[in-house]
Amino acid sequence: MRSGFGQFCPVAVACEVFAERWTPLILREMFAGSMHFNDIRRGVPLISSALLAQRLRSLEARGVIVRESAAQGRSSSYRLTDAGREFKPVIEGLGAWGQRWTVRVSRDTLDPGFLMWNMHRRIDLARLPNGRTVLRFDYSGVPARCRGPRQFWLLLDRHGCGICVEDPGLEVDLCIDADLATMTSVWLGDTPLADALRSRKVRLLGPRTLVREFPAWLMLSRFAHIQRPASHAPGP
Amino acid sequence: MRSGFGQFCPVAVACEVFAERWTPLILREMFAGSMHFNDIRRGVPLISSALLAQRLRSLEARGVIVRESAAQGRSSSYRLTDAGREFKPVIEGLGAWGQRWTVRVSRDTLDPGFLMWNMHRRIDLARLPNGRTVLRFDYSGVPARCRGPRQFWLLLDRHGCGICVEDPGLEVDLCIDADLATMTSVWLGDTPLADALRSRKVRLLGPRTLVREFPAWLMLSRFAHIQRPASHAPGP
DNA sequence: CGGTATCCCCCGCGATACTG
DNA sequence: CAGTATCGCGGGGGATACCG
Repeated sequence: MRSGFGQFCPVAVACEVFAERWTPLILREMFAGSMHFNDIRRGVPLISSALLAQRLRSLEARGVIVRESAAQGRSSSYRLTDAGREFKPVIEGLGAWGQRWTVRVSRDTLDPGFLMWNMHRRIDLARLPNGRTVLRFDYSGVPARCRGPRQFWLLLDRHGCGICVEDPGLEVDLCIDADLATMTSVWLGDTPLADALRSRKVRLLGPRTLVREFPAWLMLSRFAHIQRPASHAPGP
Repeated sequence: MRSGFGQFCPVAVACEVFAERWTPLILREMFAGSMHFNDIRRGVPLISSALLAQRLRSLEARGVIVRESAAQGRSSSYRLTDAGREFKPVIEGLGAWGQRWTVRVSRDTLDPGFLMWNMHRRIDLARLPNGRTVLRFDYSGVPARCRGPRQFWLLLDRHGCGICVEDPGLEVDLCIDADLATMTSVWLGDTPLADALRSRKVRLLGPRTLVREFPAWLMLSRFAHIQRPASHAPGP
């Protein structure tokens, strides 16, 4: 199969750059802030290493990203160019469509590691208490398919949010005990967190102050606020 | 390769529907007004019949289009659903990106039939003279690869525009003699029609009135008016 | 960490022919 | 016109191992 479409139409040419398998997800990940190879992989865990490298090379060749080798290390980083940044409306349009017209939570898409990787970038740091706050998430209802851990620590302070997959040995301030499907649904905006707490599918264990404040820290998915069409609303 | 991406992210789920090979072009064609199988094929000439049928079935199954079988004929038609129509901003975003950041006219993308198929939908019918106007386009500089004809008739009146590939036997009111690459560049907004006329790479043969009015009838590509970034402007 | 190198399978897709 | 049926291939990409 010839790779291109053989058309001068701007949509066709853009598709040759943008619409290859995995590429929109790689760009989504870079818009979310990832700049390093393995950070991108955490956001697109099912892509193989070889293929990610190939896609990044292709995007670089087409002027969508630039690769910058760190001065004296093996660490290199990738940034969107001006051209790459202009794919943002396309990614946002796709996300809005997916939010409005699809069911996303299913056995095949649940993944606690992926959920946490997304969540850790959507903590409203400005609302945190002073000093460090340590959260632990314990997930139940994780599909057997999922390889990784089902327990995660978030280390929060005003300057950032670190994610740990092994016990960092710090005192945990607040523990979130959650059914994975429910928490994913909350993240996507399909279930209000208050409902999930009321039904006890998500439980917050810790000091009252933190329990009360937690919902305000946790910003949801960038698309969570987009409303479904009335004709397609989820049942109660 | 598993077809999906295994992610609950709305972007990923939307990509499973939208970002398959050929699918964005099929939708572009439907947004441009095509509703029948072979009309869509004229806008996506390199897709095979079998694959187009498969893609249409897939889009129908995902609720993006509906297929309506005509009451008593073999003719069926396809329409975008509400969900399908909401891909419009995505297509437009891709087209805008392609317009701003790519070179589209090359030996591999030139195609007089495809150009005419697009052009015939972008004639400003309201500006036409009364009655019927017959145009004939004669293309030179057509790559050997192109199979079809290099001469086309447009039959214009206030109610529509018909495209013919064989001599309809009507008197031609205006003949457009054009280098294909130049006309394509004009269509895409990269070359002003006035420049192409001045350099005589496009020539209009007919009564003065029609010659003067023609540029006003010919609307260009929907993306032609989108400006390139200053850093990426085409040379003079 | 940040990738390459290889192998090899499988299926997406193009080509062609055919049908109501 | 509007597709279906069938076949065969090419290369995309998954798996695995390896390297600086």
